[in-house]
Amino acid sequence: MPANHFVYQTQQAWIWDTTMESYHRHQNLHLGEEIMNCEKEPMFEKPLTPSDVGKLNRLVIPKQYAEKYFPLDAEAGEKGLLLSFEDENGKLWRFRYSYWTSSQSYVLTKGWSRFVKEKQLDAGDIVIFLRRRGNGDRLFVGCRRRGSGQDSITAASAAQSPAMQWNHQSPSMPSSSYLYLNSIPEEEQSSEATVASTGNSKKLRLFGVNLECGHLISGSQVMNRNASGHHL
Amino acid sequence: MPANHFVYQTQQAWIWDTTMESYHRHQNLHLGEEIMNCEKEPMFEKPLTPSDVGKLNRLVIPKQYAEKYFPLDAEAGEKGLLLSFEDENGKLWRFRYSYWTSSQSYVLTKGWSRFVKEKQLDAGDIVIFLRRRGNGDRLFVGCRRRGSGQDSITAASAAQSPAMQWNHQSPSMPSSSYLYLNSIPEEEQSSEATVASTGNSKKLRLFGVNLECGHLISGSQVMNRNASGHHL
DNA sequence: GTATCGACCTGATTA
DNA sequence: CTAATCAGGTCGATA
Repeated sequence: MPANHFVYQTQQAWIWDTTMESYHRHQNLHLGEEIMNCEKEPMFEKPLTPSDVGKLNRLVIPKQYAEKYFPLDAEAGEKGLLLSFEDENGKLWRFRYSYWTSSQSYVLTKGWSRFVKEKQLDAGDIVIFLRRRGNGDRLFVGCRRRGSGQDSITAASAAQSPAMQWNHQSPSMPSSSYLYLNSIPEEEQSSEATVASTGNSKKLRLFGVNLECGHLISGSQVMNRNASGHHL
Repeated sequence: MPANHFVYQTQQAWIWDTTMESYHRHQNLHLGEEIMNCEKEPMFEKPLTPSDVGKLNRLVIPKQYAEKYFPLDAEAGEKGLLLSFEDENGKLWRFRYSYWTSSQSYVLTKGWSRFVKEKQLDAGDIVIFLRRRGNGDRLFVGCRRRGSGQDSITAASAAQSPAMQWNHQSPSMPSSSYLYLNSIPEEEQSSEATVASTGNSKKLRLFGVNLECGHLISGSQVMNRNASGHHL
């Protein structure tokens, strides 16, 4: 898998970078922005179904992505994992991730409904999962509104090869949430998933999403979902 | 409850018998008819409600019958039981049986919807539960269409004391399905519920049900069902 | 009492 | 056709 990364640049916009060098080029950014300047490899995205944002309090993760990005070993298969993600504000979101044998599906359960509520997600909105490879991946989660840039019209195809779409991203990245990954064998360990909290507080509403992570962006063009033909 | 049994007699019709002797009187029947020649004690029957045949995928078993015929001990109350029933074709039907505390009701859940579909049961049709006492009861399940024999007119009262209706049953028993009971602590054990598979292949349509288990019956009065009936 | 969570289940759809 | 997937449900336990 090629490592195309996108980087969030202070005072500018989201840009794409295909090398790890960009990470180091931006080390001069101040601490509060550190988290936003890591290369984030898009993993996948999913247009949310009514059930994903409804009373079921769970997000079904398409099996192909689940097994690719969140593999569960035998032990973890028992009780699932606790995955920690960071959003665009540096806020940590911890979701229980597990496999339901009865439905043969992978799900985020505990914590997911709070995310839906706080982000005010509706059916058709798109949740995006990214990671930053490293000494223990960091996981990020973002979302954007349906109709933002690529809209619900392209949502279906987006689900087919969402990860690659990021590689065709314009500098103005409409995605808004990112997260820190932490695989924890299970149960409470609240401070385990330490993640650099962004210290900035500028707020901006972009593509229907409230951003609070710094000096942003002149959003000009957005992800063109269907343009991507290849996949990870 | 007195042990009135009804016995299916070769070349004849359903008859009633109140003693176990009838069972031995019929031991000379050949193997293929064995399953059909056991005394089957009617336990109860229930006219199906719209919910019983709808998308709730469950059959509510009236508490009085549930507690009488399918008692749940403390352990079984946890996960319920897996009950195996045989129908008129010798086909095995496995239903999960459990108690729902929320509704204070006993239900058949898993497996029930498949039965409804295959038998094409509709609201008002009547499901009948029988058993053959022995070394571990055998359970049987049957059904008949509303309007067959005692019809929907008596359905309501039937729900009150359906078991008793069997005692007033005419010799021509319109019931068509029987089953083998097997109480299993739960989970898969496919060969556990071994039931005598009828080795015969004579086919006959009786009471709207295709029978394949032996040399049967001169069905004089049959269920007046839609001629198409169900298939197997 | 209400909301959430975990486990289980099923039918429609599709590969 | 079968098999796999998953959207949309259930109940019961927990907080």
